[in-house]
Amino acid sequence: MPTKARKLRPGGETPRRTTVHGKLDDGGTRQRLVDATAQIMHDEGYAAATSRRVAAKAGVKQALVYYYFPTMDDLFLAVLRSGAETALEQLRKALTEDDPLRALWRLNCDPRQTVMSTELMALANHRKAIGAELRNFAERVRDIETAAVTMSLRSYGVDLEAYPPVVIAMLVAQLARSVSNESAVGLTRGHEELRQFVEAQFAMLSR
Amino acid sequence: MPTKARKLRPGGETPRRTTVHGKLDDGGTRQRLVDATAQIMHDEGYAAATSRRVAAKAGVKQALVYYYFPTMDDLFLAVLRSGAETALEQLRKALTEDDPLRALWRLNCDPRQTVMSTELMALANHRKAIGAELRNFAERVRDIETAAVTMSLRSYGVDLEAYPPVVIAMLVAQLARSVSNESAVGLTRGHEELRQFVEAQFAMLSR
DNA sequence: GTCTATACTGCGATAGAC
DNA sequence: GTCTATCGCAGTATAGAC
Repeated sequence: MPTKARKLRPGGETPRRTTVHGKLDDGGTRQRLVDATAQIMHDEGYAAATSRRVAAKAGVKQALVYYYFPTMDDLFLAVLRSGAETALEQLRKALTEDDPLRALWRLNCDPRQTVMSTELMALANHRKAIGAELRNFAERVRDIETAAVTMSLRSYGVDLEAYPPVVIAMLVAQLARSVSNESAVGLTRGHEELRQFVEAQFAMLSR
Repeated sequence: MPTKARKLRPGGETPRRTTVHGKLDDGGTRQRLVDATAQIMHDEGYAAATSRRVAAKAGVKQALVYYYFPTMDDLFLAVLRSGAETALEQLRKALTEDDPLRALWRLNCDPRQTVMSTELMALANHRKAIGAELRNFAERVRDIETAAVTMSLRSYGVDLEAYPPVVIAMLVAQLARSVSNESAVGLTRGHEELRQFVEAQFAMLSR
C-alpha cells in the first residue's frame, strides 16, 4: 500500500501582519507577493508557486495577484529581478573585502541561493523571457566578479595572461556552487578534498 | 499545440517489434512512457510532464500511465533511473579512451544532458525520493570518474597528493557542466577563455 | 494491457462590486 | 487596492468494462 496522493497543504503559517495604522502593510503588497513567491519556489519548486498559494502566503486573495502581475510569468520575472538586485548588492559589498577570492567562494556556497538558482535555471530553460533576464543578470555578476578578481590577482603578482581573471572568477564561483548544489541532495563525496585544494591554491597566492 | 502525431523515435535503442496483433511495440509501453516523460521534461520542464501530456506523447490513454506507475513521482523516478543507466554506460565507455580527462570534459558539455540534469536537480531539491536516487547515481558517477582520473594522472606522473584525483574529476566535470548550463540560456562570457585554459592544463600534463 | 468514464481538486484568468 | 464570484480547463487518480 504505497502512499499516494501526497498533496501538500499550505504550511498554515500566517503572514506577520504588523498592523501599523490598523492596516496590514509590511513593505507593500507587491513586494510581499514577490517574497511569498520566492519562498514557495525555494521550499517546493516553481511549480508549487501558484497564484492561490502565493496569495495565501502573502495574506491576500488570489485575484489580487493579477492586479499586480498580468500573468504568473510576470511574477516569476519580478522574483528574479528582486533577487538579482539583492544578490548584486551583496556581491559588490563582499568583493570589497580584503580577500575577494575567498569572498567569492563563500558567497557561492550559500545553499539558499544555490537552491533558488537551480529553480530559476530550470525555469529559464523553458521560458524565454526568464532566460533572457537570467542571462543579463549573470553577465553583470561575471563582470563584477572579474573586475574584483583582476585586482586581487594583480596584487598577488599573478601573470594575468596565464591566469585570465574571468577564468579564475568562473572557476571559483562555479565550483562553489557545484559543491553547494550537491550538498543540497546530500552528496558530499570529494567535497572536503576540493575545499582543501581550493584553500591551498588561495594560500599559495599569498605566499 | 502539438499535433497528435505519434512519436516513433525514442532515444533508447530498444528493439522495435510488431506483435501478432500488428501493433507497433517499440520497447514496450512502459519504456515509451518513460521516454515521453523525459522528452517533455527536457523540452518544457518537469511541471509540463503531466499524465495527460505523457500519455498523448506515448500514444496511449491517460489512465494507462497509472497502470504502470502508481503516482507521477514513480514515473519521474523511472525517468531518472533510466537516464542514469544510459549515462553510466556512456561514461564507462568514454573513460576507457586514451584521454579520460578530455573525455570527461566533452561528456559533461552535452547540452541535452545538462538541461535534463538541471530539471532533475530542481526536482530532487523538493522530492525526497528523487533526491536520494540522484545522490546515489551521482556517487557512482564520481567513483567511476575518480578511478579513471587516477589512472590518467598517474600515467602523467602527477603527484596525487597535491592533485587528488577526486578533486580533478570534480573540477573538470563540474566546470564543463557550468559552461553548458550557461550556454543553455545564451550566456557565453568567459567560456572561450575557460576552454582554452582547461585545454592548456591538459596539454601541460602530456608535456 | 488497454480502454471509457468519471470524481474531485486546483489552476490561470476575468468581471465587476466596493 | 482589494474583494467576491465565476468560467473553463487541466491536474491526479480510480472504477470497471473489454
